[in-house]
Amino acid sequence: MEVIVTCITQSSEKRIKEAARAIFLKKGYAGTTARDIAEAANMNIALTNYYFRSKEKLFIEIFRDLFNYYCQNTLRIFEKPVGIREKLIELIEEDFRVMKAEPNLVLFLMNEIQRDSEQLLPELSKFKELLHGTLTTQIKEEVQNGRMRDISADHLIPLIMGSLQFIFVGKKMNMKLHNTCEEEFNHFAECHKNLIISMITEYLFVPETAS
Amino acid sequence: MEVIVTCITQSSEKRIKEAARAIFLKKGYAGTTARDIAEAANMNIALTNYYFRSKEKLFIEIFRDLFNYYCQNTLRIFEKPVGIREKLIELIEEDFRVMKAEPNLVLFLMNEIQRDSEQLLPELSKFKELLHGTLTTQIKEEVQNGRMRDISADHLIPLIMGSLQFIFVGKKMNMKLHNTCEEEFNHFAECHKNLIISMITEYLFVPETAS
DNA sequence: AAATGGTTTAAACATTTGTTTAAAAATAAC
DNA sequence: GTTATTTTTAAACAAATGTTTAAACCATTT
Repeated sequence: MEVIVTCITQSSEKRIKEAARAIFLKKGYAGTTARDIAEAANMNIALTNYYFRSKEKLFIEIFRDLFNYYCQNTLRIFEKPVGIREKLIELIEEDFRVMKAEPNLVLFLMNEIQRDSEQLLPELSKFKELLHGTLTTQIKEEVQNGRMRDISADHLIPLIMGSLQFIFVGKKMNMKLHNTCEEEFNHFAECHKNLIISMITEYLFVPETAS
Repeated sequence: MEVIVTCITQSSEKRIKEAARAIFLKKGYAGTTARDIAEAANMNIALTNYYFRSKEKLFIEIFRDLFNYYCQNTLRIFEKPVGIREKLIELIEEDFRVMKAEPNLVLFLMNEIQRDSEQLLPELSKFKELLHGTLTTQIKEEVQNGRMRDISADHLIPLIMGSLQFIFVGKKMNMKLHNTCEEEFNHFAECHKNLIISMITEYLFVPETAS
């Protein structure tokens, strides 16, 4: 009996959460009203507070979900047992897939972190130590053995992520500027991704073969 | 970017506008209340509407100022009569100066454009034609004459701007992650800027001398 | 059929929001 | 010095905000 009840409740709860996620991603915390969420979920205004107690608690839950999803997805590739060149390319390709599926994600995350980092990023120590895991060691090794240009992970990671993600941070701007539709933008972004792969690898592995 | 100076002797209109600019840059349009602005400017709540008619009109005025300042500053360098290599470096250096003085600028602009691009970017045609001016021609020439790797201005510009600006878009995130203070962040950003200059020039001008 | 307990609803709640008003104060013009 | 004009003020306004209430609803159990 508990199972059935839980299923029914999760249905409404989940609908609200998913509607809220879509709107928060688009409009941010301050730009979203409780009635926006209720309307998008096609539910009564009181249900948000019934299930999540407050708009803020719902937001924090959604933010954490998105932030953890993105971090874990990235760290998973950091830890993969593959060569550095292959890993960096995979990092870019995976990041591109995520950005394509959720173009507002990075702008949303950066904006909310800037607004209230104390509340939203209370504990990064676990993430920090994972960051200094396999990939960082791998880079140090490659640099030491002269197979890669001298660079630290602290600079390489934002260099890679930044150049790719920025295209999506400025998506609206880019589309307005070049008068492009969604499809044309995706083509542009794909070209840009390939350019970044080319630039990063050729810069980092300059003495290597151009295979 | 002019440093915000709250001078007692300044006119009320200007004091309100400067206070509003600082708060809008920090909290965005939706996150800023009329009372926030009045309090920061140390003025009566009614004066914002007395001088600017509405919060929205004040915001649009400030947004346009910031957007035009940034664009014109960038385009000024686009048009400079110097070699391509020198010009790209100067572009990065100048962008870095602006970002350092106003770290929230790009996150603010991108966010508000994403929120309401129709209202905020009604007319980009003038900017568009300027964009296809000296720099674009210059790049085409260099590419054609084999002095530069094959790349279009449409990709090169966001590649350069993006990788640099992203550091500031993610400033809070970066500072939280590495437990750094303002000063340490500025040092990190400066290193990153130099890395970008190195990467961009070495990638673009690979067959040339490293002078 | 009555009772139980979780779910949903319409309505209301107190605040906060952007904005306006009308009078006071300060400044300028005569 | 008196009158006009502009600037500033405290107070109020309606609308929007997040949240709560209390009753209705509905499936399940007794």
